Amino acid sequence: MNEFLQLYKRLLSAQGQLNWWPATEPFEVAVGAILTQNTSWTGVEAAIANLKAADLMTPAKIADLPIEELARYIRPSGYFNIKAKRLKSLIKFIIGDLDGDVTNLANMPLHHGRKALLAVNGVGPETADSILLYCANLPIFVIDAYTRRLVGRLEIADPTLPYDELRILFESNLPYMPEIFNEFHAQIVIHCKNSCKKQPLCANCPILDMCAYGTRQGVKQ
DNA sequence: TCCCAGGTGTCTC
DNA sequence: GAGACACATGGG
Repeated sequence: MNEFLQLYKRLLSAQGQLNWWPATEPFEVAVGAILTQNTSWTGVEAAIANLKAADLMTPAKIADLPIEELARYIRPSGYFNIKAKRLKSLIKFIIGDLDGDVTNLANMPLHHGRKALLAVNGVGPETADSILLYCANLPIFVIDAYTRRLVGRLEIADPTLPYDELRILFESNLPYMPEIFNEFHAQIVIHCKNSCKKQPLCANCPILDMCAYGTRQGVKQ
């Protein structure tokens, strides 16, 4: 078994099946993908709650909202002015190219949908891949700061690799299934939030023996 | 009070 | 093409 698959199985065993993205509807996932850029999820939750409380969580309603007003709703997520512009760009794409339904990405070839998403202002590779995987259930692995941090700790890959090189490394070492990519990314995020911040690692870390840092630097009791 | 967090676009060289 | 920088709030 390769180290990627081993890591996945160990995290899954330790944390259980997560069936995760911290949002319910596909459109909400897409909004969250923009709002979470370089921001912790707690602020994003507050911003999404503001939009839902105002009954604005639809493409058409946000499209009709003045950008200054949208920025006020999403203020807790940080970078609210730039993210308001990016949300508007994404929603213009969803309405214009996807008939208002982000899940229609699943009806086009993956490379075509990804290219179209990357052409949207404010959508980079991580945001595009989050939308493709979590909204459209397409087989693409999401590389984020947590993923880079973890592969660096475990020394199973160079965390400074370009985005697509690291993504392809994960995809080629796992069963090519969106369900696996989805669950593995979720496992990484939850693990890093809960224990991966600790340096040195805590003694009850479920992947301690895989971690070169832990074996070299000692373990925090 | 300071540091950090699930990126991306723009500008400069 | 690579690196520096701006964008901003909230929690620890």
